[in-house]
Amino acid sequence: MTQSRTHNCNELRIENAGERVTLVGWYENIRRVSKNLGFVVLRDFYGTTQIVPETEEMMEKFLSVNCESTLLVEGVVRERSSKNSKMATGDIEVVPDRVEVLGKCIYNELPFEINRSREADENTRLKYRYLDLRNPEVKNKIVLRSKVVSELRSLMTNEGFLEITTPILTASSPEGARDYIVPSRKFPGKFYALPQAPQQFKQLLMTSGFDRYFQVAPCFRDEDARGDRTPGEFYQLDMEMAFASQDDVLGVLEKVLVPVFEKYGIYKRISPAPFKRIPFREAIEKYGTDKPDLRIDFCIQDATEALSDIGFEPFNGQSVKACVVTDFNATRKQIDQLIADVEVQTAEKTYWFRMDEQGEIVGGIAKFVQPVKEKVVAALDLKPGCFVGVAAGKEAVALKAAGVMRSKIGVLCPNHMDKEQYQMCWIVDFPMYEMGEESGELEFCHNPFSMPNGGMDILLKAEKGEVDPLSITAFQYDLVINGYESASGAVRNHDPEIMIKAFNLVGLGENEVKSKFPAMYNAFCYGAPPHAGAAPGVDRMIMLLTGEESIREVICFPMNKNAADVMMDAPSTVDQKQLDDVHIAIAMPKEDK
RNA sequence: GGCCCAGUGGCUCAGUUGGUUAGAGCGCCGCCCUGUCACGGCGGAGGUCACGGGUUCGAGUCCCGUCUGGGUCGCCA
Repeated sequence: MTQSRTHNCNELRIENAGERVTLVGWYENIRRVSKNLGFVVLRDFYGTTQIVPETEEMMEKFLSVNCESTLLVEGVVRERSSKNSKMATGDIEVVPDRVEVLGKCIYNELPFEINRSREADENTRLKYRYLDLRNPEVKNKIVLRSKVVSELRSLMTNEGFLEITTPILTASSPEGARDYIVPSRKFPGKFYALPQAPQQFKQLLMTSGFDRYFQVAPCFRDEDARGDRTPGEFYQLDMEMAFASQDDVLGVLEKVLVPVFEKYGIYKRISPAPFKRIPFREAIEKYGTDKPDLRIDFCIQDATEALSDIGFEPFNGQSVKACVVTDFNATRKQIDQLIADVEVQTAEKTYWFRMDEQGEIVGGIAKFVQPVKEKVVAALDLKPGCFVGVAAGKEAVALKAAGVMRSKIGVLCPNHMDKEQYQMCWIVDFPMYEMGEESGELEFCHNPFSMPNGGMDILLKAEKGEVDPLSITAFQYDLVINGYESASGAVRNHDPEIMIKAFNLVGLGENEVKSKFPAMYNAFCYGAPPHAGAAPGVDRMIMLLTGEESIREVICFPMNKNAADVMMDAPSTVDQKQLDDVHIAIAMPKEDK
């Protein structure tokens, strides 16, 4: 490159007419009008500018280069005779007198057209992600991500938090997700693990006396992907506060997240802080899930008394849960689709009936409901035009199916779901223990290191049989935004004695605590502050802010669903020498590779 | 790992109960066009219908298997 640009491609305006300028960028396209007139679009990070070759020589120069090559164009700015109001630089054009090819695109056909890359096959996009990212629509999500992360850092810093990085190569943790492991060269047969979260390190920082910590932390979990969950790695805004209560943590996060959603969200309406707090059990009863979408304006109703004994076999003796939808106007086809979708997602059959405009019970299981119409109408407060979706089974099963149905009805009925807003809530009071489905014995429900509500007292009572351990709740909380789990946190159990007692209830003892989390247990024996924290997911936050439904759209270089990087070809085989260095022998037969 | 859906020129897709030479738009190549901006017009090239097997006089279409991708359940303290 013999000279630098004088302006970027989004900079020139009518005031610049007459100036001599140098632009650089990608040769997006040419519209040929004659042998000696054409319109070239030059694109850089900032925008596009029209270049107008007006001589046969200049036209040939452009036509001899493939589109998507990078060019340097030197010329004079001129007011356009026909302006384009849709373009920031639409009042002007540049008449070139010198063109230099900076980087040749040797192909005259690309794997996909840049400006339509979002329509292309996803694996092809990921393989050529560097081309996909040339598309402004794609690139802008990454730009927004950068701005949001920068804003989060600044807001957290303003709240007195220090950003501290913690190790990436660490020890495997015995519970939780599957670890990514890294073989050790110096310790044959031993492995590092990539952290699933900086959980233990941040708690150790609290024990060291750091008062407020945060980190935009990479987290690694070897679990299968979902639409809202990348395989392999993701980022959290990890934070922890010493001498803090649940209220302190929720307060800080509300203070940090609301301005970010206000500034960067595609929806302008945001539920104001403080966000609604819903106890876990109430969420399950009313929404059938611990991540309810509060944009949907109705809750699940219990219809067990009204419907369980009407002689419809699937309801007999079961819990029956209903979604009652007023002013329902979806078609029969859409209802069938709804029932089918719920079955795909829950493996449960669900049922339905309607009260038509004349007040008659019709459709679906109407003939079973008809005889007890008055009772049902009273129990569910039915009105003409109502749709009733029904799920039955054991309490938990019926609630889950009704919850899935509720969220699908939201998508189906715009009159019951105003999508263009952010509805935040905290789910609080998660149960400390649950009955293991396979073991039939008491197990930790989530994080064994959360502080039980009631502390040592309640654990002692549970031990004596005075309190049902299943009724003990933990100071544990999730932030849910529009039905997405967006953050998760807890007041930690910082007291070794309470920790051991909590383990005792599930038949474990001091040795298990010590062996599973040695550093943390030892540290807490030297005087730990009560502390609490949380970790909002950064990727999901960007998804919500941009309105994207695929998390891969907000990650610069995502892996595909199978945790493969098709661009870098990872995972890949390594040299025998590398394997020897780390004392690894591959047992896999060659034909299985 | 289970279940559901899909795979047809470079890209996006159509292709009827199995029946001529598998089509369209975009892109690409050539020619024409002095104000385009999703430029326009004319012409052209480009296909192992994912792969393997089967049924049939005949398969893009039906059946079985495999692979790849997407969704979902399991999983994600």
